[in-house]
Amino acid sequence: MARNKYPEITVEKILDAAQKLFLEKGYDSTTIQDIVDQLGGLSKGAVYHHFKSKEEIMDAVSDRMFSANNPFDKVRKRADLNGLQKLQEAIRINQSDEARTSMTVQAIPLARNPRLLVEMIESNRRILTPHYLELIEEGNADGSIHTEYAKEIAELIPLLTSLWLLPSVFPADKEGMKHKFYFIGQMLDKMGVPLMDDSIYALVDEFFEKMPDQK
Amino acid sequence: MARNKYPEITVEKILDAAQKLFLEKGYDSTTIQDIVDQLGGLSKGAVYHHFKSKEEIMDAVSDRMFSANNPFDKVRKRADLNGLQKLQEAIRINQSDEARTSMTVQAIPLARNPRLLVEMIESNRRILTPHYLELIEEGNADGSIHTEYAKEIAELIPLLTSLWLLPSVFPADKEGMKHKFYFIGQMLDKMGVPLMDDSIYALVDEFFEKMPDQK
DNA sequence: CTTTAAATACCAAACAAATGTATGTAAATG
DNA sequence: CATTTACATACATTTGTTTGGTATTTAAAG
Repeated sequence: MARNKYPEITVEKILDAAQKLFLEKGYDSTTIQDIVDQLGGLSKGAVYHHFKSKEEIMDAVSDRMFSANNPFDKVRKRADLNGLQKLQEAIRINQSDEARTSMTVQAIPLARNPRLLVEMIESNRRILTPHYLELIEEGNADGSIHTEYAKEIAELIPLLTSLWLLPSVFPADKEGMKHKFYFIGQMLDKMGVPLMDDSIYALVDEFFEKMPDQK
Repeated sequence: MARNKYPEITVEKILDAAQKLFLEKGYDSTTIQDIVDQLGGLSKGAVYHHFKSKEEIMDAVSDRMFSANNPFDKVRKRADLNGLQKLQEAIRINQSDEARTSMTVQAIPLARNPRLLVEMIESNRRILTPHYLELIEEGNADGSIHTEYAKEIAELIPLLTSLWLLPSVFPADKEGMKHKFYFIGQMLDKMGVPLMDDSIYALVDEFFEKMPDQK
């Protein structure tokens, strides 16, 4: 078998194996050979045919992890909602999405992989922050939000909800996580962005309740 | 010269060189040989005599960077101050300290070195957060602070002031940095911890004012 | 529809560079 | 004076990357 008809499948297999290993052992201590060994018969040449360096594999892995379909596209054209309501809807969609994909990021030991952690912070800032900013400014314009810190809040929401709420970086049990989330809600409220309403708290509670206890 | 009388000096030289290179080029692309080349005559054997791996050099470097003398020891026994005042004094000391050491962390391209960035987050959480927590709880007890989110705030202050205020991770010019800092102050205020007073704002303003413009 | 040329998916092995080790030696220590 | 220590030098090993080759698919031409 010298040539496969469906190379995309091979690429996926490589990324799956790499992601698993990077998360388990970290980028540095994962060797190309480790990846090859998980591929079932494929060779190192195959890997280097699809990716030109280990670095590039890492980039592809983090792209795939953090460029999940973002909920902002779905709410943007909802003319029936004001800025604040769009924000809330986006949060809701995102939350049920994460619940469905069985808490992708939450359970992951990102602390083991500094590169991935920083990539996550970076991609949040690049991709999510502008969307938050747009909606906050829309809310400021239509009167549903009142803040002079639109930019700051747009940067903080993704930072807090995805880094600060990562139990592998900031250890916390269920109750601790809930308390943190209430803090964020109350804080945003007092800063003029009453983002979290009961339906969101309910979703999040349910989400944390299903979270497995980890040491 | 086969044996040196003062090996500590050699160790320091190694750490200096390693730190410089790690920050310039990142951990991965810094080779042991690169470090050796900056050592003026010393050999690879010397490095491996003092550190048993490149990894261990990295650990030593980050230890040295982030275990700076913390200001909490100095304020703990000040019986004349209540919890809030101790917090404020600690912030003040820390701020003038950073100004004196010519903005160590602020100017550093930590984004280039994910390992160091994560080490920083980690060490902040391990070392600074407990100190903040202690003083916040003291303030809660003596009535100078009123919050049910002591733990959360103790975790957030170092996260925000050292990660979110890092321009190499969250790009911002002078005005942007000031605005962020005002946000933090106001936020803490509304959450029951009126930490930032005029004297602190003045210090911080001055600090940012001296900051070099970096695109 | 068949033939043929080109591109591609992959393998096996060699390469190069970087990390790490073993051994030796002279100065310091006690 | 014996031992430990701070290095140097040469060597071994690991690991990322490159190269050359082969079979299969795809595309073009007949």
